[in-house]
Amino acid sequence: MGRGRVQLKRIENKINRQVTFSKRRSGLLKKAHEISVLCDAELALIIFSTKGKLYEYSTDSRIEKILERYEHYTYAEKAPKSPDLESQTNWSQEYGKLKAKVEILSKRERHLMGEQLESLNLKELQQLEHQLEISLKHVRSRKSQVMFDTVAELQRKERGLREQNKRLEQELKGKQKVNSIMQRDKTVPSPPLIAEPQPTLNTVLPRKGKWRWPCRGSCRDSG
Amino acid sequence: MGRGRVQLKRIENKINRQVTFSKRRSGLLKKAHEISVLCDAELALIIFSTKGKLYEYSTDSRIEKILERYEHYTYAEKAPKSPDLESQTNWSQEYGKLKAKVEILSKRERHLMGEQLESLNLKELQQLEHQLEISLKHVRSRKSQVMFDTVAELQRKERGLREQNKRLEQELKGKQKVNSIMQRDKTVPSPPLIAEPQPTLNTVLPRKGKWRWPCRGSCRDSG
DNA sequence: AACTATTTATAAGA
DNA sequence: TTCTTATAAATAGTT
Repeated sequence: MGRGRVQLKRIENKINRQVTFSKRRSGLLKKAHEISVLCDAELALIIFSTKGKLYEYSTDSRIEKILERYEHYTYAEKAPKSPDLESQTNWSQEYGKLKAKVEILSKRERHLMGEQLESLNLKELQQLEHQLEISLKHVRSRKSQVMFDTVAELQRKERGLREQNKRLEQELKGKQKVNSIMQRDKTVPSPPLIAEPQPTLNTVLPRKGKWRWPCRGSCRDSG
Repeated sequence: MGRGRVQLKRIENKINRQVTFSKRRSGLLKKAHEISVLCDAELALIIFSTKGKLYEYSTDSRIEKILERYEHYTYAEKAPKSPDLESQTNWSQEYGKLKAKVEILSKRERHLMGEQLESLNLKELQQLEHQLEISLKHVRSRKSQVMFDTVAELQRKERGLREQNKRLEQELKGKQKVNSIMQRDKTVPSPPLIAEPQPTLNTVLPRKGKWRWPCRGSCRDSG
């Protein structure tokens, strides 16, 4: 129907397809309605466009009723289908639950970030403040612990390196003695490989006497 | 279409209705198929005749797939999703994504609650501390605002009640005068209903001179 | 089920 | 998107 015969194949032109979809969709919905009224039939029509948009028609106010009837009908005919459908429904429920959980968690996070506080009353604000104070205390305590561990580890490493240096120095001294004996005044003795036990990691370590635990116990907040 | 215009109402003649149903049904199924092919749409059509017989059309080999997609769609608050033909795989993927999101949100919440900090390094701890300080600042600011509003509202109420009290007092005084004139020394005059304009809401209002903004500016934290 | 006069749907164009 | 219009398609009533 229209100005030209139409081939039953996908319309490649995107605009054209979109227009045709819009027109035929309304035509289809109209005809669905007509048959339901004229012939007293019950029907459900679900259409997804290419883009994924949903259009639907249903005799009943709740399309689900017809879908249920359909499932019931097919269940009566084909028993093996049922468990599959049920598990799918379950899945959909699970998805919904999860979605709700995400909502709650997101809201909670925003509150803990100090955002969207308009919805909270005084008592809730008080509780939130208290929670944040506790959090801050724990975080600072943990931070101190981490720094302490880091420092201890570095000090341990430093000790190890110093000892190693000492050993190497001793070893060298011994070698130099042998050398000087073997080569006498034929060569100038080379300088020691490590002249002094250099204090390692000086830039990372705090200077003696100036190290303070960051904010342990009572610190001022930024407010 | 046909030899006469048709009214959109149930066809009373049973035979006629049956025939029309048969014709229009095939027409509807044909059109459903056409739009699906021409416009690359996905659709499901379910028809129950008056007698309860089922006819169906579906783009997919399994009509359930489309019904699932429908359920998923309506559950997901009608948010148009990208077109995914493999609705089952898609669903499982979506579920997985959501699950991952829940994981991240949960972890984040625990951190903001000052828990499970073991997994954070020094820099992350520093950032978290900073965030918590900001949160605390916002929460305290908001709390102050709420308290301020509450106090202002209560003071407004108090003023209103005081004025009302005054008016009532005046009114009573007038009445008592009339009474005492009319009844002379026959009765003892009753005491005034409201002797003094009592300061209302005393327990809720802060005492003068002792009210302080809670923790505005710089407060010590609880650590 | 087939036919056919008409109505209806719609493709193309604006 | 909407409207117009020529034309294809659907179908009501008939055979």
